[in-house]
Amino acid sequence: MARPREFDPDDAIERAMNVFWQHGYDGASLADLLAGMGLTRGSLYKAFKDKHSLFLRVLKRYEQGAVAQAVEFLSAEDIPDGTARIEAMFGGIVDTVVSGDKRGCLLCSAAAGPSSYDEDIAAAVKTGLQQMHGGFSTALAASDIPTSQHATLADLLVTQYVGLRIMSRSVDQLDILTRSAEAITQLLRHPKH
Amino acid sequence: MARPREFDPDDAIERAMNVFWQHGYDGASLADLLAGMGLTRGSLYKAFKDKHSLFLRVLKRYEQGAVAQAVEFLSAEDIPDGTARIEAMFGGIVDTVVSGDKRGCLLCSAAAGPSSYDEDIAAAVKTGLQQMHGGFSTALAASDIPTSQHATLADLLVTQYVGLRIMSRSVDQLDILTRSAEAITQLLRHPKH
DNA sequence: ACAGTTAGGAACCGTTCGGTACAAAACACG
DNA sequence: CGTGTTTTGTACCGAACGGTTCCTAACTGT
Repeated sequence: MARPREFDPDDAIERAMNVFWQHGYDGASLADLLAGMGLTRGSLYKAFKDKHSLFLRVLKRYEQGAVAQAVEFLSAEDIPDGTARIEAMFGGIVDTVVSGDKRGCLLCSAAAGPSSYDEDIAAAVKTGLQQMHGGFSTALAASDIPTSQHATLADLLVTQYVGLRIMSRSVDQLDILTRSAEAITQLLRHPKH
Repeated sequence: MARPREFDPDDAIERAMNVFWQHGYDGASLADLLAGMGLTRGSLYKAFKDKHSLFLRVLKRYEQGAVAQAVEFLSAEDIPDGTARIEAMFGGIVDTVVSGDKRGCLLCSAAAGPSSYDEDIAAAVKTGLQQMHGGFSTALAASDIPTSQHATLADLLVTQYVGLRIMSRSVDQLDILTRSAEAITQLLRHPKH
């Protein structure tokens, strides 16, 4: 009943995600969002309540999209060796940066900025990183690395992921990124006894 | 000649550093800075030009303080084994968080936020992380780890440092932090061949 | 004592922030 | 063909932002 909205809410959230991804929560202004989403103030506030609520929905979308995709990749058995999956993933992150995408990771940026003081956002970040942790764990389970080391190794990989993603946003650290990914490879390829 | 200022510029920068450390560059408002530094607008702008310049001086101070201290610790030979120094350092970071200090690292936060788009700030962040890199390298030089692995390992440690510091700002990740530090210990203690 | 110089303080600047109010426009349904 | 309902667009809001101006107070050198 009544007038239908002229935009697809899913598309709008997708566009909003890109804006937040580039500028972070605090860095993205209403004007940035409106321009990026292609709609006006009235429509945004009617459909998404406010900036904070919109960001939470964007975070959820990010989890269901980028994060879930990463977890799926880490769990996919078309690469039988779990360590190879992890290596490929970190390599892919570096490639992303090399090809010019310096947005990093939406969750990691949210964890670093002032927005991390918001408990809703902090909770979303936490669950997102836990999903990543789960992905690394399943990948490690498909490796020849002793099970006793999986727990600590998974945490190291999460931390490494966050560090890599954060540094992706700063310029001219390409050498560090590539060698960090190499180090992960060496680390996983030569398991300790 | 003329009226002397009533505050010590060094102390003021020190206080400003604490404000930026808690809130980040963009998150710290003029009101925050003035309150934290204990002076008024006129004095601040007369002595430090503007917020941006003040932050650059704060970053320099941070390098000469916290960063240099970390590098010194990694280079100090009162702990003969380099790996032990690195382990102690990461352990210290975790302890800092446990004791309630969730400020993380000023450089890392600057690298993550919108301020990273500023080239002056980005440059300062880069040199700071390079200093950390140097610290890790000298520590590795004082270890029994094969020299061929030092380069990549140092980069991994920098990335790990950044990740750890970023996650320090988010709540309730204590388990990940502690186990990440443990993982570093295991990694360094059981060198590969 | 006085002139010169600088710090301190507060009022104020325009801009931008996130958010709201409301009228006009566009549709569904009877 | 209205009538009711919802979206859309715009004008507007108060608050906070970083920054400037300018007057007064406080000191130095002569």
